[in-house]
Amino acid sequence: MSRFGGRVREYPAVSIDRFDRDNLRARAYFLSHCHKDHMKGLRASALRRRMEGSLKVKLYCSPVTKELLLTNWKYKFWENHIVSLMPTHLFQKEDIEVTLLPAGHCPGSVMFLFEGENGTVLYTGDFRLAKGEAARMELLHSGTRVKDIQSVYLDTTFCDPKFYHIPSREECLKGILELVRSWTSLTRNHVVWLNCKAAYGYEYLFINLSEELGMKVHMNKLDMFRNMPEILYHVTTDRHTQIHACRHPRDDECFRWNRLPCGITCQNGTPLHLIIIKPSTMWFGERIKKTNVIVRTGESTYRACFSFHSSYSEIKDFLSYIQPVNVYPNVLPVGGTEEKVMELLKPLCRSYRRNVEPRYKPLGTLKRAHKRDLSDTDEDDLFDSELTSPRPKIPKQQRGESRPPSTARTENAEGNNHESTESYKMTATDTSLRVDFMDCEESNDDDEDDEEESENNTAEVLSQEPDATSTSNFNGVTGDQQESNADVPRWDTFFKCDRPEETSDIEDNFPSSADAGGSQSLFSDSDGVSDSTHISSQNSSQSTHISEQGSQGWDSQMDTVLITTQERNALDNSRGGSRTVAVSQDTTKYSPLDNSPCQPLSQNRSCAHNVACVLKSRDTEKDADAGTTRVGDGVVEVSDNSRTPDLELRRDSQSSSDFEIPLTPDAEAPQPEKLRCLYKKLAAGESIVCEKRDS
DNA sequence: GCGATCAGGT
DNA sequence: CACACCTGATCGC
Repeated sequence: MSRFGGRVREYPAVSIDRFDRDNLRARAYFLSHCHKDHMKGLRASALRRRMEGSLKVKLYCSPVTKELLLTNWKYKFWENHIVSLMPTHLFQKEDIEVTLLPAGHCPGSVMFLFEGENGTVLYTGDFRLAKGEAARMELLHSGTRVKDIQSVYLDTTFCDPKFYHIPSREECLKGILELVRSWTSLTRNHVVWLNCKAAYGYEYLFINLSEELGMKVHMNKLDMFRNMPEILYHVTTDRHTQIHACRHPRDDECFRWNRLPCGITCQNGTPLHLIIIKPSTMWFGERIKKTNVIVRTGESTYRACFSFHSSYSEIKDFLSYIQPVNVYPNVLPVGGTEEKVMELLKPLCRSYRRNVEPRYKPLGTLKRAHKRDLSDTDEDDLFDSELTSPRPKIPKQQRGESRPPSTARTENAEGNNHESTESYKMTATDTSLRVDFMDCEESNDDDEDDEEESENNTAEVLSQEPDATSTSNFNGVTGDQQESNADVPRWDTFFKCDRPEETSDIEDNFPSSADAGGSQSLFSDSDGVSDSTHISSQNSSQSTHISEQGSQGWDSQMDTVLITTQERNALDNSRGGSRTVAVSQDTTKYSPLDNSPCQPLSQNRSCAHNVACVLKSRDTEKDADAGTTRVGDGVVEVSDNSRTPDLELRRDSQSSSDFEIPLTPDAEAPQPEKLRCLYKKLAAGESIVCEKRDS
């Protein structure tokens, strides 16, 4: 839960995700997403009075967040004070430009990037981004480089090594899908209840199940989705469906005698056969033994892996790509302390990594303005010593060197996926759903249990060599990988500081962990793809059998993932879409999933083709600002998240990798020889042509 | 009566 | 384990 106080040190005149106390005096408000713990004070009468007496003070959020917020009558009074597009020139004196970035947490969730005279500040809100996704966000980049970010206010919910790995969305979806499929295909009276916490964030799961299984998901209310067709299409208030996500104040009691929260117990006179699936976070320590995403917890109850927040390794990947000067945790992880979190995060920040003496001085005025009761972080330390004047730019060559493109393997080992799909078996003739789920309670434990764990582990797991896993996980990210990769060619041995700009950019922007060799990133079909709108939750199930494919290369996914000609056409069409809309259009239909897990890709659909995308944007320049909104001259450029949706386009133009963009190059670790060859080519300025793999 | 806060539950 | 959220008790205005 967020304990962010509402204000960032650099721009104390704006309040984000907190609306009480000192925040009542803010000159602008920002809401990252529509979860209650980020809305504290948002309906308080004090703030309401202030808003009603002011024409200037506004609340800025994504269009989807606005829609969800205003669905609740308690927040209706905000209606005329919400700007669902991002303004620049917020204030006359302080010139702050704000950019929305997809956060992948729930529909409408965004991160806010503030750029102004006190430096660039990224507030992540809550987020879940897979490895490498930051590298694919065009809006985090300036030209071809990641922006020079002073401070990151970070979602540290799972910032603890014990949450090292959380199965990807795709894996989780797949597991849930297969379980639901197996059960609901028995008879029409076999129904599933998804025991979801009352919160936005499961929509892409519903959509996926509905699409794959051809049955809509029952919910209590749909009005919040009334302008979100791609969700609305897959949910229903008709109780006669086999998938339920409805709720009841005491829904746990409903399950005696197969009663659903919505009240039904039978269909056509036949009693229902009910299973309960409870989405909940499962995590695995660094030395992964198994990644079952489904655990049977009782006769007819299951727990399914599901996380709205990035795992520790995902946080590390994100932060080490951003490399801010400062980082401030928004959340205290379970059982963790501020100091502990900072110990983990600081090594990922720039000053630490570069051994640069922090020669910056606090800004006295800000210091005075900063109230002590904003108890979000250890201000004594951070604020005084680290609030810095704009630091000198670091040459990109330096920054890039810690990220050699292809040395990494991710920990998302093929064995895990394989195991997760194999770990349960069902026999359609057996209505008790004989499932051979493996209990994975202990796999959530820390590393110290590993030995014991592996003894108890009877399932077949393609476990990795622990050492290899642990040392290779952050290769290419931390810059500390020399030992473990001594035999892998390093980019900088081929290319020195005087290398041409273009090639250096390639390195700089390589996804830090998705750098699966040249082929996927250099996939030649990426031209213009980054312009298109779309999302992708829908296809995740068609996706990538990470373990079954020989490679995680994008190209090979394109071959195996179900993208039909029709879909390709749709994809092509979608490229032509305009980026610019008028302010007044924000009332119609939204693309909630643009902000949902998949959205990162919609902003950079070519994320998977990162390099090509980067080069392209470099050529055109226009892409650099694409998601930034400017208000004041009547025309507003909007980020992708407010585009008018096109259901079919969206669905079709997605590839499965949108959930978890190719973050498992480990399926086929880059061969040193191949790398060497690639580097040589790049260094020589030769173009790299992507070859399709025949897997 | 309302809202904030906390404890306790799912 | 966790999250996000609800309910109910208590307190202050």
